[in-house]
Amino acid sequence: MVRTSVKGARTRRRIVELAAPVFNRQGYVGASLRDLVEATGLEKGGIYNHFGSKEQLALEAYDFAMSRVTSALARSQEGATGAVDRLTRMIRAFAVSARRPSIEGGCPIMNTAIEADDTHPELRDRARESMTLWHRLVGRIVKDGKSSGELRADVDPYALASTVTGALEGALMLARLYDDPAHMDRVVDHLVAYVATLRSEGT
Amino acid sequence: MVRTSVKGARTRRRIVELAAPVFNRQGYVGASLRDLVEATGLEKGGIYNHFGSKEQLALEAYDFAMSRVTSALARSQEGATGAVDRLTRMIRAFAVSARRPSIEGGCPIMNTAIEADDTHPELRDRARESMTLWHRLVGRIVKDGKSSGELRADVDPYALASTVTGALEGALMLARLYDDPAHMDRVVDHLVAYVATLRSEGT
DNA sequence: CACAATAAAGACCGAACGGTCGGTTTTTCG
DNA sequence: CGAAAAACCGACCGTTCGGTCTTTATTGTG
Repeated sequence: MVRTSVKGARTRRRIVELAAPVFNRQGYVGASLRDLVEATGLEKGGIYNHFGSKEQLALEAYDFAMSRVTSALARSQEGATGAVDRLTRMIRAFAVSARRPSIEGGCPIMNTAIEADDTHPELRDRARESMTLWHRLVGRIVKDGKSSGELRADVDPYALASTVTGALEGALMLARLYDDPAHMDRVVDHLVAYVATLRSEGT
Repeated sequence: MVRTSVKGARTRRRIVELAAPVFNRQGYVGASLRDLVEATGLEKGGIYNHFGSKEQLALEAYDFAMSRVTSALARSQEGATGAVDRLTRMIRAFAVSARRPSIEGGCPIMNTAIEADDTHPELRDRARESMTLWHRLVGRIVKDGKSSGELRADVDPYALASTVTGALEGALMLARLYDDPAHMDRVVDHLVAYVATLRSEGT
């Protein structure tokens, strides 16, 4: 594989897209090459023509899965008017994944964090980076909201980021564990109400 | 193995206790028989003398790990005075696991929920049952708190259970992902403050 | 259209997997 | 203490693992 043809590039993308839900559902060790062969419709040789190892494919599949989640989160911010509105939209956008997941198998950050934290530093770092991006989004919203005067000056962006992302991830775990999105709905109600309390007096 | 000797029973328990952290760290598929042989100091035959399969051992190891978590939660309730106090103690007790875990590798409920939700119904059911017990504890506290008048009548036990357990599990995931208990501390502050707002006026 | 380059197939590899079993050691108990 | 029972070992089993490589099919290009 020195250069790559049009068809080759297309196949490569298809492999990543079809492997991503398998990894996200079954985990890195739980997804076998057999599973990937079945999911992609290619034989082993066909897959290894495009990827040097299962790990390399897993990493690209993770990035692909995350791009789905991230773009859903980004889309939720379009047309938002202020900090509370932006946070609320973000929360609701993530909550949608309890009913219509961006990628099958739950949140790739959490799945990867839980599987890899003690066992696979490279995957864990990937998950860290994704989560950090999300925390930065919250941080930016808080910063903007404070300088516009919408949010109280004492709102701690780190505390809010940990609280919102932690609660949402935990809620998704519950919703998936019980196969019941009500758990997510309840946590969303709580978070949305809480975020509303962060407004400065009289705005 | 028709009957079982004193030594046999002791060894059996030791296997479960030594296997539990391995399963909790590496997951059910990630923990190989080799890992278990290494952790227990027994050979394969020695292990299979006590357990019919890796799965059976994994299930017992899960139960053992959960008993650690549960008893820590139960101990936190000793000497508690009211609903808010009980909830606060429960939250703080779980938070301790970010620094000094009851069992190595994080919360067995979450680890199992994430790994097994799409792949292993029996393990997933185990996790469901554990989580349900926890939700029942919250429900009981809320019920008692309402009938004593300490808590407002409109406090929804289901909403509170989902919110508290979801947020705590998510926070533990963050703390472990970043190897930084500060994430847990922030969420605990939020939850403790929130729980305090559930009190009836003038109590 | 020819021919070079890339893609895909699938037989094959050694290692590791979960699990079995016959033999040996250790424990138990009359 | 002696015999029966239980515990334990470790060689061995068939299977599957991730990965390689040669061969064949397909594709892009002068």
